[in-house]
Amino acid sequence: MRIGELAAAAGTTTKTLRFYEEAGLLPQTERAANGYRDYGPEALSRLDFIRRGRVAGLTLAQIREVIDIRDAGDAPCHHVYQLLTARLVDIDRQIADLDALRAALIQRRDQAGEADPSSCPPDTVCRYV
Amino acid sequence: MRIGELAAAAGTTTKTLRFYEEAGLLPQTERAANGYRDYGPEALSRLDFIRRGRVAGLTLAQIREVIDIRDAGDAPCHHVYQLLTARLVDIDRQIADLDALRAALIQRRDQAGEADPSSCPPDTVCRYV
DNA sequence: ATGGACCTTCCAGTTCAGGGGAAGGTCAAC
DNA sequence: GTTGACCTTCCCCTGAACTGGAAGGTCCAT
Repeated sequence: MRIGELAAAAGTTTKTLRFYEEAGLLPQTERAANGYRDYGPEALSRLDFIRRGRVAGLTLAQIREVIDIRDAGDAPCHHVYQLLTARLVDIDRQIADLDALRAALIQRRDQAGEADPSSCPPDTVCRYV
Repeated sequence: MRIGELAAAAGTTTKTLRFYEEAGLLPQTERAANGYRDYGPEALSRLDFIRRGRVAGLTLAQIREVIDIRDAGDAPCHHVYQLLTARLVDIDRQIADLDALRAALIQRRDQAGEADPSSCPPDTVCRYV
């Protein structure tokens, strides 16, 4: 499979695939006699893994860690568990932050919407933010 | 007030203040005879405004829009209302996305945690991500 | 034999909000 | 008179994950 076919099959671009190879997420593949990269079908499942990891909010560096463990011959289950746990802690914090921000913004927005612009004190930019 | 004093009072750095000036968020201030910037106390309230806007999740570009309206002599209430409304729409989407992601991650994580590593199929990197 | 669709490498740029550090001017204290 | 803490401009760097484009090689059909 050439790089363009693989990119199309994975729903990405050739640029991204070369970037992933450079970043160590895709192995350096065989080259055909003309120098073209030649991928086997396992490249597609690896790209699917990368995509799922990205959807889960993992960074490419984290995804690479998992891949490296796998490539070293070990099962990455435990590492994945820890990674996902850390990600969940982070998500919970993000959600709490956004909830608080949302409440604050609603209050400020509604004040700004009801305000008489002529009552706006000129010594500040906007008292509602 | 010199730039270092202002930075300390605002809880930021001189680098940031020069960057804000460059970005049009702080006006080009008076200079003392020696070329040093000389700020009045209104600079501090403007910096507070910028900080509050940042906390509200506005970009520097959006904060600058509000400042420009104010500097043009208009009350920015209406613009602020729209900005905050758009930001709220965005926050609601972010929260919904994170909630969905959280549920999915919990499921995957718990599967990965219970998995027997030896049952890990070697043809994929990790079936739990 | 030539056009277009591929592929290769390499270099540079994008966004966002600053940070690092050089080279030099200024000021107050000791 | 010299240290040390300020200040100035200038240019490049960061991180994340790509994206754009140039210059050139290859393959297939017409």
